[in-house]
Amino acid sequence: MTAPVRTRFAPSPTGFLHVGGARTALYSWAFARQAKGVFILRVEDTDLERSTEASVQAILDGMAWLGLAWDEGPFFQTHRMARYREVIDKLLAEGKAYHCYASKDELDELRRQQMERGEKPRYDGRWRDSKASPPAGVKPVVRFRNPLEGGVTFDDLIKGPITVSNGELDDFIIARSDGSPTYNFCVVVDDWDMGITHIIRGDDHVNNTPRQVNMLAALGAPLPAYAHVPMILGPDGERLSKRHGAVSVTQYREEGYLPEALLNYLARLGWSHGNEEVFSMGQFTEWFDLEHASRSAAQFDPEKLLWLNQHYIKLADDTRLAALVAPVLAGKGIDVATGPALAPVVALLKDRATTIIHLAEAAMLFYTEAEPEAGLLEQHLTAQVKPAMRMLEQKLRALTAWDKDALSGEIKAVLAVTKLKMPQLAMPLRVVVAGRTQTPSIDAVLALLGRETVLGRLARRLGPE
RNA sequence: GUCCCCUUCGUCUAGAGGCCUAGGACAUCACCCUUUCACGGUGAGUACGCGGGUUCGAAUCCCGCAGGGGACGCCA
Repeated sequence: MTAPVRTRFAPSPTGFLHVGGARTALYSWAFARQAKGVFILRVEDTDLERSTEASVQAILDGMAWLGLAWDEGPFFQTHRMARYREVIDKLLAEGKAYHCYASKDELDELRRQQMERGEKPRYDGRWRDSKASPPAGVKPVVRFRNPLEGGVTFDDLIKGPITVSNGELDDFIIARSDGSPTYNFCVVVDDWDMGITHIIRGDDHVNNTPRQVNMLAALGAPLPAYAHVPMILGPDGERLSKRHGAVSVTQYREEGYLPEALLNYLARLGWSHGNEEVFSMGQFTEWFDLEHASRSAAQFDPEKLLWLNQHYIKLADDTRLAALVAPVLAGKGIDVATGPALAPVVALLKDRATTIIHLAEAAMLFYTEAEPEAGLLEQHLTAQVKPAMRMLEQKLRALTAWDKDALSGEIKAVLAVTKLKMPQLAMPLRVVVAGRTQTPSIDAVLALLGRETVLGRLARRLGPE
């Protein structure tokens, strides 16, 4: 029996949960779920300058909205300082780490010179074995004594074997001059302490992995498996940024996306199961495998996300959609109580909505009388159809059973008498009653709007005889 | 600059030497359905970065090249 799978998602709270992070979390989560393992949430907040409480909350909110539940945590690195200190002291005592007194200016100058010479900038190890006495008044950093010879090879579960020569690695800082531990060190200790078996993370960490592998070895810790997920690019192929519109998960919620749509989209972006395009998270956790994760970066396609969102809206329960639409309408100052129940309204409209916002906008016609756009009335309510409209108005006034079939019957009766074609009557009807030309089947709209509203709007737009 | 990684339709991808005159999905266009708009249906166009090998046979294996990305911090 192999060790139980333990994965983690380890964001740093310096902003919102963006789609790239969400996808990494999703893959990590699915991997653990499938293996009946444990998914851990860890907040990497060692950068006190940039970490904020609001970001922590935003990340938690994003995870919750997506339904990515963690089994352990959230753990905070800032709560584990004593442990890091302990490990640093041990490394120091064993000679696996050492104090370095080089100043920032000194290091900047070193980097500059190396770049000039066309070399890869790296610490030159000037304090590694130095017998010189420490300069007075300088607080040293602690550096890890990286092996000089050989190299590191790890078998990335997505990218395959990756080899880096130790000559490319320098003695990286594990504790700042104020004593606080740095990222590359904390990650290693945490992953070790938390028993992480599979590290699934962003591809920008590939270069950190050899350092971490060396550190793990120095600590005598077991080596986890690594899987580096490629990054997500904007629709233009550039690195994803605010400029591309929505990048944060919560923003998608605000823009009227359903979590299952975003999840499905993100799952399929950079991973495949044959030709499957639409699937539930249940299916995803069943099918997910790292072998079919893409090795190259993927461009985010808002159009395809929209398509999936529309698909899931069509499938969604009417009551659920109504609950999502209601606050949007309320935000527009609309009191839903003044019109028909929201659920049947949403049921009628959901086939043609790509987002909850659009759905709400479409629903507005049932609760407020919109002024038709300039020219629309003139264009559709011509002298030729006006008598037909009046005839219909009379028939509707006399109508006793106000339902779709009865309304349809009256409309057809008018058509029979006036010899008009359906669109010739339906379009002006739409404009008069809904203020627009695009609505669902007009008889269904009239039925839902109700007698009072329809008759009222007809009377106002048609005017006196 | 140095190191690491990547490269199939516009986009996401299927593809593990013959099943590939390269499949699916989004987008685009056309047609059908139709009470407008959608939904739905049918169909079309569009891709293996380039050059060398290996092999009877290569999108698939190897080597170069080109292009793209990432990393190089007392950030994570």
